[in-house]
Amino acid sequence: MAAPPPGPPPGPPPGPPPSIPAAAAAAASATSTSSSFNPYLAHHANSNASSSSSTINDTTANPLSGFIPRKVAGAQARSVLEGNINPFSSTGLKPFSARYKSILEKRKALPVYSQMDEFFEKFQEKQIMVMIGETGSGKTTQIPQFVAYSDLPHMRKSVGSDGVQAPLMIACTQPRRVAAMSVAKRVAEEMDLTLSKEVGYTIRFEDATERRTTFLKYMTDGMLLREAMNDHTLSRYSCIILDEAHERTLATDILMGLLKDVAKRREDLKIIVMSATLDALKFQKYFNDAPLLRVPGRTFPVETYYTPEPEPDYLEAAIRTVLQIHQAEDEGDILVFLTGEEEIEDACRKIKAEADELSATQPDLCGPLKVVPLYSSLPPAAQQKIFEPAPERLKADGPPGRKVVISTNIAETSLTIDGIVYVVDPGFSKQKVYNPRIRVESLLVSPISKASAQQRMGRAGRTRPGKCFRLYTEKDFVGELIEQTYPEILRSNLANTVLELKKLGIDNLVTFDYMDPPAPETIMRALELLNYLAAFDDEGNLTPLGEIMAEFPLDPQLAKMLIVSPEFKCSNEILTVAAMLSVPNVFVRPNNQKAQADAARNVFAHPEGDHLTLLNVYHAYKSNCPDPSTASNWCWQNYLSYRTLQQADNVRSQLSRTMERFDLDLVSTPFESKKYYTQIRQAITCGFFMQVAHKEAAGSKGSYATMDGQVVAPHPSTTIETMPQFLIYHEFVLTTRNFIRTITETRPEWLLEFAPTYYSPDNLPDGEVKRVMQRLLAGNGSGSASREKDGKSRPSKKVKR
DNA sequence: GGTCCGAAC
Repeated sequence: MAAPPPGPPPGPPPGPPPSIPAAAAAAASATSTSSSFNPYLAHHANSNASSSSSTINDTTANPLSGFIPRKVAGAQARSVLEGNINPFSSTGLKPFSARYKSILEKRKALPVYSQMDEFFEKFQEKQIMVMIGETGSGKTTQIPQFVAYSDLPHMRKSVGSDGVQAPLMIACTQPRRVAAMSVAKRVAEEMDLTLSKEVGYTIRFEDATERRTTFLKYMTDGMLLREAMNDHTLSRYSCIILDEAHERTLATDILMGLLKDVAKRREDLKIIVMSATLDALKFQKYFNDAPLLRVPGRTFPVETYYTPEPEPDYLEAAIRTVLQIHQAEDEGDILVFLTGEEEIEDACRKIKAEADELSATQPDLCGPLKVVPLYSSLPPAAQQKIFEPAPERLKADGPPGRKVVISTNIAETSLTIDGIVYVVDPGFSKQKVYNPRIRVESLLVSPISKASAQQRMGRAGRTRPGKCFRLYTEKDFVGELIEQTYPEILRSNLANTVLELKKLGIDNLVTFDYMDPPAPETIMRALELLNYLAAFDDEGNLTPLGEIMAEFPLDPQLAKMLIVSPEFKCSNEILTVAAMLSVPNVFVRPNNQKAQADAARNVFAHPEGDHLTLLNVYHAYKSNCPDPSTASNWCWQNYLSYRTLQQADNVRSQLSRTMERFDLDLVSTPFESKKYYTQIRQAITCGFFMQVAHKEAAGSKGSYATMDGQVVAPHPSTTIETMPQFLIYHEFVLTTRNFIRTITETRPEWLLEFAPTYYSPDNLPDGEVKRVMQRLLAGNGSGSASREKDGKSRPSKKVKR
């Protein structure tokens, strides 16, 4: 998937471009201005061009003359690719540069290039095709270019609702932003075109495309899904290529179902599903027995070793294996897969200590060892360390130095480290699991799949032959590991997905053609939540509120909270809360400075809730960091992550643009007002009334129960001082105990007012909450239920439902 | 009194 490194620097600049014969230019423009391209006229364009003027020099005529869209043969395409004139430039025909030609030589060596003829046959034969291309096949960079030669997207125009004519595009989706960006850059170079002009990319926060000229667009799968919400037939595209489909991200799975459906309504739309695994049959079958093209990869062989007996402690075994490799194996770096940050830091310390000891006591046997941790929350500078070279040998004839990278499965797909020769695979990773019965998503250390084990193994053979040490028995590999990791759609809470599907125009969510249908209970839980939030009516149709909710890149609860916030005169503040809840934890807590870090956090602490603490943090950041040059220092001194706060800022401005798009006012209540924090808590309650925990009457201090009856404790990181009767929680975390994290005080009368159906005693099970609501309805509020700290009555306005 | 696998909008 990763693009090969760019070729040598460009040669001498090309001479001035040849003049483009008027007739050829006219022929090109004649086709490009017609609103629908007529393939049967394409050859006329050609004959006109060559017959109308005898002075035309054939080498400068449009090389695509005579091409009939989707009736292009490999030989035709090759003659242009390997010719002299670039037919894809938006500013007219141009000669190919010397650099183009030098890159072309490398492209011709890619396995996929030699299968061009076969590709064109299969692509043109049916509407949908499946492609299996293993690592190094060149599929991600080459296939979209091949499609361009068949589809001629730059000569076929689609007319937008605003009347603007634009190329009928080719899209290639990627699960990750960096991939979309870097591949687009590479392909622009390969095609001798300008990035963000003819070839571009679209990812969240960045659109490097130009409406009138971009004909090939790399994008994240999530972005294409967003586009589909407002253009159900994806009318701007002639061909959609889903890349890395084997990863089975939520977005890819939804897109596959959607495209299968759209294909029926748009016979002109071509679809290519590209995957790296051998599980082609499943994709072929799902897409109505689509034709298959299989392209070999280009990697080196990797020898695999299993342990003879199961290892009781995989962490200890991994450390032991690394030290053994270091002592016994030839030069070459090591990659170890572990499950999480803490485990990785622990392993790094232990390996470092042992390796230092070894190279000190046996300097003739063991060279220096550099141990590098790798996980996503590491700052970018620390992540860069994985690319540093192995340490030098201590003396000229001594044993070589070695680098060992201890990583989460970020190194399985997202990051490629060159020079890895040895892989240590204990066979575990943290995976998300969802329990719809109690509506809880949690992370669980679980055995990996065979596909994942193969992927890890492959990391050892990217630059030369390697070895893979599996810390489990061959019998377990064959008999115990599942073939493929369960797709995300089977492991997630689908509230957001169900809302998206409705917005995509899918009527029946249960009969939707999923490649792997989620548990009906998961869908029911999502429908139930969306109905309580008033995003769906009782018939399961999207309400006007739901339409708007779907437009926010947020979970439904957060979207609801944000949309109602103007009614509580606190939308500016709720925007901040939503943004802060959408990024990773901002509080930095180094292992050796926990007390200082906690003290720093307490400066921002708000006694009524962690959401309000997050708001304080953001406000402090904004008022103390007007100057970006000092911002990172201020953050560091306050034990806050500068990178995360920048992300929050970015998310916040995106959300505020969406607010403006729907005429939702951005308003605040004066900070001095007693209602300032109260209204914020009320708006939060409107979104999260189903995530409420109430103090157990007979329970010990700090014991709460959720509305589903789960016994939970406030997470120790909370800044809440007293233990109020009712709490909103943002997250349920299942670790050593059941914790609720990021909690804020709410009040029963708010719950009854803003969620009257959910909190109607008729709908509540017998228990403390029901009794509290009954007392409130009888106008006989007692105890803390009737306490009103600000002495004011409830807001006069009722939240729209 | 304890932590976020990874990715995305």
